[in-house]
Amino acid sequence: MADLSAPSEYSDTERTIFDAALQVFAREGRNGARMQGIADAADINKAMLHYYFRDKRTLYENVFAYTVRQFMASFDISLTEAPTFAETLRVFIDGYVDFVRTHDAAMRLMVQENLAGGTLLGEHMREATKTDRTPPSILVNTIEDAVEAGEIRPVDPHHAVLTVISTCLYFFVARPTVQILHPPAERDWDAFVEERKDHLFDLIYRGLAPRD
Amino acid sequence: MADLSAPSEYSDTERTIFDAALQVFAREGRNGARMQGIADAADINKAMLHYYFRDKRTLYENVFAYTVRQFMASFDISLTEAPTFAETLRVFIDGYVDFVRTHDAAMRLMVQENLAGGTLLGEHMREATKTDRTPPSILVNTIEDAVEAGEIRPVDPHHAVLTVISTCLYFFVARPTVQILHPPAERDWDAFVEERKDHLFDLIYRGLAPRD
DNA sequence: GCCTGGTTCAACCATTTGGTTAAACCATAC
DNA sequence: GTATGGTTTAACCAAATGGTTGAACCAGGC
Repeated sequence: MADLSAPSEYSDTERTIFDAALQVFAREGRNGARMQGIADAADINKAMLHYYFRDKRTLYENVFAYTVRQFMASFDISLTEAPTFAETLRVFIDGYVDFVRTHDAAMRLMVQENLAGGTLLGEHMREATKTDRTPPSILVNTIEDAVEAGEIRPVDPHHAVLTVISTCLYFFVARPTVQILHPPAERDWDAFVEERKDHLFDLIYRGLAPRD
Repeated sequence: MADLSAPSEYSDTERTIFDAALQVFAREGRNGARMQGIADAADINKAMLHYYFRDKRTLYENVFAYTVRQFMASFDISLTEAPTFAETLRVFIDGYVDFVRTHDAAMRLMVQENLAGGTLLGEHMREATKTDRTPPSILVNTIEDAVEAGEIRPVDPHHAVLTVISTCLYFFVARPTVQILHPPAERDWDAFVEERKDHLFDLIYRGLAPRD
């Protein structure tokens, strides 16, 4: 199992800083984030940031490396091979949406890095693949197998996986917009999230069902 | 029809600045963007930015207001009522994906504002709704009508619309990640986009088909 | 020619920001 | 008690950044 919490050898103070930094970087981006802002979020003196994580770049790289590990491992974590593809998909969607809800900031930071050009993505993803050997290709393989077994119609598994990820992830990224355009999501976000799990399973499972 | 290009009364210089600012804000975010960076992207002296757009905040608000107008109008533009729902959906997906491809930076800026908390979203979206009277609810209505006509099974139209938007939009946002994880998308992005239109129509249309 | 107006630029200024430092704090060991 | 070592803090510094300014530039009108 991948190391999913921030590195466990962290002291309390380091964890506090790490968590605050993740939150601020996810919101403001690599360059938009201010060291003072992170210090405030951690309710700690600014000099502590430099005492524990040399400088801004080092702090960001630590937080981002962790984020990539989260992202890479998220597929593996949510995927439990069940007797039928329908069950596997249902469990995956439920698990993945819950994962994103729980690791909201990390997912938003991944998006930030993508928007910023994704220069750090390559090496860190290769790194995470080596350490955890759980690339998203496991999910792709699951779809491939289901196609071969005739459980679903022939589809490009890469597009199918991308579609699942998009639909489970994007509404968290665009949460402010969703809540403005759809008041029920504003009134009770958690209920909206649960509704969405049902909707996504229904739509995607039917969408993948074999031709009649 | 909505005013989709940057305000037409702009001079050449203003347009150059505006376009450069859109690119940089979309990449770096509201606070991450640097005025010098925008000036460089526009190949223009930094003082010009202040000559034409008072200060950073004003520049951002102008660019962002335009972006919201784009986003709000995008649904209307891509939606052409066709004889059957299948055709309407096909045309919408094709049109919307093309729209996002063309207005890539504007869409990424929308995401940036969402990540940053979306404080500006509310007023600007209300503003855009007044001016253009083309909120995304038109799309919601289209789905509702198709449900009532029995062309598709009963689904929550808000979730259905969100699913369509997510799948058409997110892979542009996460393009660097997609290209790392799926080399064909790196080798020929445009071909990948075309593939994706087909995949999305197939999956979503089957997913919405009436129960047998 | 030479005004006149908008436009462009290099140099400059004030504030913010990332980062440093030296002293203070506070456990624990002796 | 006090020496020791890691931890925390306020004050400080240098560079980056947003923003200003006064002069130069360059049309078009006279």
